[in-house]
Amino acid sequence: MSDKKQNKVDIFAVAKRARVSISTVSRTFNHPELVNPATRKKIDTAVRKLGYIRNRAAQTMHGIRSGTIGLVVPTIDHAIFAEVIQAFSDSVDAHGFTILIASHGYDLEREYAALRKFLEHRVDGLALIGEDHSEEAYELIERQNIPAITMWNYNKASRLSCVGADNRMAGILAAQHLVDLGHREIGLLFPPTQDNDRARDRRSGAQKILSDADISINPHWDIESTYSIADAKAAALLILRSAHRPSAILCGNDVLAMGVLYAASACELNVPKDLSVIGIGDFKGSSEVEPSLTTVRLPAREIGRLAGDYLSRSIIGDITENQRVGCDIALIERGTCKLRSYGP
Amino acid sequence: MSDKKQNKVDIFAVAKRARVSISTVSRTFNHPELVNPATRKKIDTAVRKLGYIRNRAAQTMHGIRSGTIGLVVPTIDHAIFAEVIQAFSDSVDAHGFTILIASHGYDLEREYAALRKFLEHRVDGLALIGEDHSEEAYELIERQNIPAITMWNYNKASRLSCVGADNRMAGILAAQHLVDLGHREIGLLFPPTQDNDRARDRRSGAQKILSDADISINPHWDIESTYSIADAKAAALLILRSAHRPSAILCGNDVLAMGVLYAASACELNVPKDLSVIGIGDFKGSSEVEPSLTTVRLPAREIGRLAGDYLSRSIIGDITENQRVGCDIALIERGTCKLRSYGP
DNA sequence: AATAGTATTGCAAATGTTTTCATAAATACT
DNA sequence: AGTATTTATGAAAACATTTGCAATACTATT
Repeated sequence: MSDKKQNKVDIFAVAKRARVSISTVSRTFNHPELVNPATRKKIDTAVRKLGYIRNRAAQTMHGIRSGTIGLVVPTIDHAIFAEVIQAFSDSVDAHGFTILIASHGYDLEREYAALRKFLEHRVDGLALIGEDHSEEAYELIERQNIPAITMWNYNKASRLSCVGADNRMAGILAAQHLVDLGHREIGLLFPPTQDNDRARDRRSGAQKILSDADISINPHWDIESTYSIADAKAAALLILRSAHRPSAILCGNDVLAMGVLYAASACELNVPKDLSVIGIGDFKGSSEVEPSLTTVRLPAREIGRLAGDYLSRSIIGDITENQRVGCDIALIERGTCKLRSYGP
Repeated sequence: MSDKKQNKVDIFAVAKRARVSISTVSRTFNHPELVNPATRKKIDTAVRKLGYIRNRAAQTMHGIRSGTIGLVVPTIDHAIFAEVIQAFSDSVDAHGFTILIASHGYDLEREYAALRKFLEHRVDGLALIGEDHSEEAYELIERQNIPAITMWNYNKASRLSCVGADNRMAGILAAQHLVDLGHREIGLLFPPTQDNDRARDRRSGAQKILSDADISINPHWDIESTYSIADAKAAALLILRSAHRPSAILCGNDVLAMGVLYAASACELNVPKDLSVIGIGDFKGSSEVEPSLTTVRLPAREIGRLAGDYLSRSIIGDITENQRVGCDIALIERGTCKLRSYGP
């Protein structure tokens, strides 16, 4: 009965039990060097006995940072974002921040709503994917006094800080590789490009190269698919089963390329003999598939890590200027592309 | 100059601009029906003009819910968890909650630390993966007065509420299928089972069936790999390249199975003619790979959705009792397993 | 016109902390 | 021993809200 327990384990309860004032308790947490080791021990025991857990909400009200970072992504359930999120999370975690996460399913209205919610929680920083956001969202972010960063895109004139890669160049590298190998009958498999600057840039880069090489895309070979292996496979099957098929397919990312690989397999087409396939991304698993996937590497983990690090430091105050970091990308030649042989 | 802007957009600023008291502003948000529509409009205009955003930290201090849910997973960057996280996120989002997320990389100390952090933020609920947690973590959770749930595991005597599947049964179904097909030389590819009850249960289920069928596992065929296609492929290669190889490999999950498929391909072994492969999970893409993967389906999205829904309702107060939900699992026969033919 | 009731608003206390300032106790210096 | 420092602690204000209660203004009823 001496334990009136459960009821309100706040700083007062701790102070009472340790027979000190709440100021001293608070100090033990925030400036332990200012309190007598003996007192500290008493307080520590009380904290332990009561199972006291500090209330960050109360701390946040003092202008103290909330220790949270808001991260909004189109979707979590996608190889590529999962990898960035993980790296970003590890990186900010090392600085002691906790992540608030939300996904919007490529709906910019929902993205805006998520941002607002995060701001109500007084996040210390914001991270987003790509450059396509509603004007409202941009203005909302700019009105706040907290750092924000976008990942995946790199653009030296970006409105917010960014850590990413030049997606247009990725498209260029992929297309150039196919052209260099002599392909002229090329299929394009991309996701919907609305509100997705990454896909749009890749596509436009690829198209530039192709048109420069005087290659026109057969409209039947220019297809769209969501970021899903199943969809991509189905879409690719449509092309591959038609009488006249391309000698190579350029894919907006590696997931789509995997779909094409499986589709080729289903049609008993040999990759790369009968069909060359190139992806963009170099996801986990792309180098293990047989034949291994030729692709343009985008350093997902590096982007997540750098962005997390940059954002954390901006919050802490280590960094004050905006920053635009472009990560290196590179063509990774593996097993799914070969020289176009013009046979009989 | 009339705009002293930027400085402190709090409820006072709004009240001042709308020429009302802060009580009225607060009420407009929380009990709009109690305030005169005309006043409401004035306040609304002020809010808009100033770009005021409510401070949830301050609200939380009044015993009002924080509107957040803490989710701790072993890793985000893994097909299976990504899927659960997405479903869970969508589900709690529909109830208006925001997710705090952390990953611990299968380190239970880090898990405990993440839980503590979440509690400092006064999350309204907690979600974890599986049953393996430190005693400290369990006690910490039980001491709080908030609902908690574990996902992926189902056990009618679980210490916390759970929504999941019977992993032991998954192992049983997979092993039984191989046995039914006449396989007796079976390889096992599992992740490390320490602190991973899901893997452990699957494995023990499989072993039970095999020993019941008087099948002993060649120790060289009993291997471990992390949840990575690359690792799994490398591990499988070791078995497949040895003089004497099994006729079937049972994998702890589909990612590992994909690794085996690629390894077989690299060895020019035909699946299922030369080697049968079975996974557990039925991840996205498992039905698209060629040949399509035979596996035991665990309903990841359903688990995430149900868990999110249950947790949200428990927070709101719709549900008060603990709950243990077992989702159905099923053997999905596809293309990677066939009858063992005992040839010459 | 007076009264009762209702709708609307404001005051002030409460929420769980941190921090500034003041005070008390202990130690060092002459 | 007396003063000056240093160390350790507590009291109270501040943070941005919500809410119970009281006060005011308005409407309806007689």
